Amino acid sequence: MPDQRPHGDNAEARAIAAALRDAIHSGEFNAGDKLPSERVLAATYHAARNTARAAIQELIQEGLVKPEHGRGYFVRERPRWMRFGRLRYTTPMRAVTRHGPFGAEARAQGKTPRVEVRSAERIPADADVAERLGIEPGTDVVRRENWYYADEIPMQIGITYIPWSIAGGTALAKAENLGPRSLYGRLEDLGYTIANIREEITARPATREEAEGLDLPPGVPMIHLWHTGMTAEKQPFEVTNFCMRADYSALDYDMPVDY
Amino acid sequence: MPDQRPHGDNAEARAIAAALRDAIHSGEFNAGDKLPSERVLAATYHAARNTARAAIQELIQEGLVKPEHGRGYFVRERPRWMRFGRLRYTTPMRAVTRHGPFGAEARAQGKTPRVEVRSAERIPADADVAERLGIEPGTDVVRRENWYYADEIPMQIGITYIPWSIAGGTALAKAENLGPRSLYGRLEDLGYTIANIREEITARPATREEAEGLDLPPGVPMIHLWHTGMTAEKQPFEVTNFCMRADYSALDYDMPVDY
DNA sequence: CAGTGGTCTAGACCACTCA
DNA sequence: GAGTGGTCTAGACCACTGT
Repeated sequence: MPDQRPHGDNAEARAIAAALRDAIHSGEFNAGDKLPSERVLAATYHAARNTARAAIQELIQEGLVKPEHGRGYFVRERPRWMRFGRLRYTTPMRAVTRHGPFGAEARAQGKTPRVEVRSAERIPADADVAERLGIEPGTDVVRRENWYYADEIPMQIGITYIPWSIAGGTALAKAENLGPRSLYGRLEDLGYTIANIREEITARPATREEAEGLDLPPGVPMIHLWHTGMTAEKQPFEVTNFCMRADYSALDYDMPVDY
Repeated sequence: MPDQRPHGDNAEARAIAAALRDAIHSGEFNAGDKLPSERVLAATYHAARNTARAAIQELIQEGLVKPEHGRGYFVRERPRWMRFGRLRYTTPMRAVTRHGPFGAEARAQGKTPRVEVRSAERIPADADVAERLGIEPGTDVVRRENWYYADEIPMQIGITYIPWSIAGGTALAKAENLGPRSLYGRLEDLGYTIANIREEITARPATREEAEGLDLPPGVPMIHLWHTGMTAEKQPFEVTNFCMRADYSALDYDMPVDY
């Protein structure tokens, strides 16, 4: 039999996906459990393997399920990660920090933070960074790449840029954890206290590289955030490009309208 | 011939996608142009139709291409929409407003705004709304559904909830455009001046319904935003659930860290 | 009517995992 | 080596669009 059937939008695949979604939400499958294989699903629902596969892809896009090549599909754990947009940079938050704002957030959410400094190098600023730092493109900056984990699950990547005129020769230019004082503590020592921020937010599907690094399937939505740290006089001195998986993350801002 | 070939991650589909992407970016195809059909692409690249299709799906996910059933695939226009997170609610912005914050944003970006009030009804608050408004679930609220267009392109959907105790019997409870004074003007008349806001942001793939309403393919990332409007005393009086396509939209916040 | 996207079937080979 | 996901081929019928 070649195909046919009542038809309708993706009806077969959607039905299978819905059944699986229900089974997961009802507790029939718990976090970490293995789902039936594509071939088994196809047989169960009298569908082609392609159709069963399409159904599972839907769940993957929603971040519910994670494929493991050669092993099977597994139900994901879904720790919601909350990023406190303004709060994380406030004075009291900075005071208690050990891993910086991320560490404070993690503790507030009962999770164990770990920050990995992947690299720190001196490079010329590209247009995106230069514009936000208010410097000429090509001017030297320190580029620090950090990976952030909560309970050992990769939550976000942050790439910080600081003008070399500020960070050059300091610990900020070295690829090591900055310890108790963190990035913002160090900057404060240098006379740059964060008093205003600007955050620009977009979202788009994960690239292949992000997917591999953060251990998630390609196509899952990612949140991108350009953070600019500024002094009370609104002089920018630090820019960070954050990248986090959307299905795990939420951003939370509270702020006055006029100030 | 059944299949085989060098293999590699999606190599065939990715190659076709890359070729098309280049052709679009190089100007070989311009906004509005029709791409070669799936069947033509398959023949051109000596691939199966499924594979050509997978390639195009990739471009659709990126928001580069739009399918039209029975007609073909067309290159999208990509107007970037900027949402000014805090600025849009400031006093000066409210003063010049005709279509509310959205109208001000649109004019700032050289676009023509249009707001469509889809409905206004009295309903009991669900948990999400009640929590943010600081009321008991089940308490009556006005639900206003607005659709926002810029140059006639649907940009976002906003569903506003206001306690019935505030909006009952006023123009806010009627399904009509609120005119020059807009929502926030009316609320100010009632003694509720927006002075603080909270915004919670997430992103996830578009549902089927959103996709249809906003004229986009399912699976494209969407930005979701819970906005809460509060008085100077931080009493919440209005909650709006915004939903916008991520490939068109960016959010821009600037704020003081301590206040 | 021919052409296009949307969906589905059936079956192949590859790479990976695990007993 | 059996089983699983990952990718691809080949070809079918549907619904929609245009001529």
